[in-house]
Amino acid sequence: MPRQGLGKESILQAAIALIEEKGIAQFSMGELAKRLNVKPASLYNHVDSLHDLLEQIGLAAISRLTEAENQAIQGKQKDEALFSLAEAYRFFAREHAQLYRLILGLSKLDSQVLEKGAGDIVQPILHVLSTYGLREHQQYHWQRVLRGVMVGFAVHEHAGGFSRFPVDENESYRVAIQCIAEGLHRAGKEAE
Amino acid sequence: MPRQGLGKESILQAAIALIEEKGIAQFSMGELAKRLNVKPASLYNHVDSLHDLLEQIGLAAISRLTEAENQAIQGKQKDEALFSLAEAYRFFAREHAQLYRLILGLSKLDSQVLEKGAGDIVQPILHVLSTYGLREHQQYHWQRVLRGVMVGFAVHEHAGGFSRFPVDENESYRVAIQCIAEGLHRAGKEAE
DNA sequence: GCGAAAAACTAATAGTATTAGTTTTGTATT
DNA sequence: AATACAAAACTAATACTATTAGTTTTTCGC
Repeated sequence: MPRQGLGKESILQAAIALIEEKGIAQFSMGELAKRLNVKPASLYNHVDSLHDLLEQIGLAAISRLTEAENQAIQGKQKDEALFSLAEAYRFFAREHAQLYRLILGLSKLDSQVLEKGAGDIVQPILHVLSTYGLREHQQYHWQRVLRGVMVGFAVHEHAGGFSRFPVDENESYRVAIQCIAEGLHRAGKEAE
Repeated sequence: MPRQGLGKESILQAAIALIEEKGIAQFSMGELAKRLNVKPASLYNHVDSLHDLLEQIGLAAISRLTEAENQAIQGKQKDEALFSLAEAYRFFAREHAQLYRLILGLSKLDSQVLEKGAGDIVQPILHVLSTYGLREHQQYHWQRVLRGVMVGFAVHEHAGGFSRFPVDENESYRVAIQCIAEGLHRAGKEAE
């Protein structure tokens, strides 16, 4: 086995750290190379392209997000699980704003690799919804509703577009999730 | 008055047309200059920077969006207005995908100019909610809830992340808005 | 027709990702 | 321990970005 260099994994870790520190806007192959004490061109021995690298980082970020979600709902059911999931999602989007941005931006980079990520994201949501006893197609609809609300709030908080009114954002989020909870109860009853 | 050239307005219009045709990813000062039969540097006689230009385009896009919304809710009340507004929002996000992308991305470009845009966006939403007879702070909360859902769905449809389940996306959206409608009725009764 | 003001230009800088071709270097084998 | 190989890292180049400074061209008002 010939010489052992950077390695895909160490590059990925360095890239994630760099993005979380300096922000996605400052990220570049040059900056990454600088941090790894290497010339930019050398990175191409381990990575196909920036596009490819961002995709991998995005997948890693999705993995962290879904892990947090799964942990949040462990052993919980219905409303308790629902609020816990929603809280975990929002917390991640806030605490890892740069990684979350990257996840959002990921969509435009096509790729089949993301198919896996998309599946992972949906899983904890479906798990929570499964405790409400909905019919299958209802479960799919409500999965979109819940995901829509969580994404919508996250996007807006990133944009700072929620700060213009004198009411607490946490409370707004609670209202939203409570609204969904009641919708889920109704749908659950109809399915009986 | 000396020689009359491109002018801010014609540049803006050309930029919007170019973005809608070729997509925001292909947009650059060079491409814009090419379309205007001018060298890139010449654009700087009329525009401060790409950043500045994108901001102006974003404001124009917001203006078109809110115009569509206001038209959609004209003469309507409560649920009828609510569904009509939601439909108009989604329609715009779909039909002007590139411009909508730009609006979403606008947030990261700070600027005070956007304050106006943010106000415009909120206005039709508040107008619809005002027909439900909520208390003021409730109205602010529900404004965020509704906006969150609309943004969330739009973002997801852009990402193509909704297509993985065999249920109609239009119906999912209807479920979401209906959920909010019922929440609004409850909140309206509590306020009586 | 003339002067001035602004538009459009040329040329340059600094940044981006990326590729081809060369050199270095670590490791595994003899 | 010396060597050969393979991959890592390098240098140098290309082709894009946005942007600025300085120069030339144009055209409007007089």
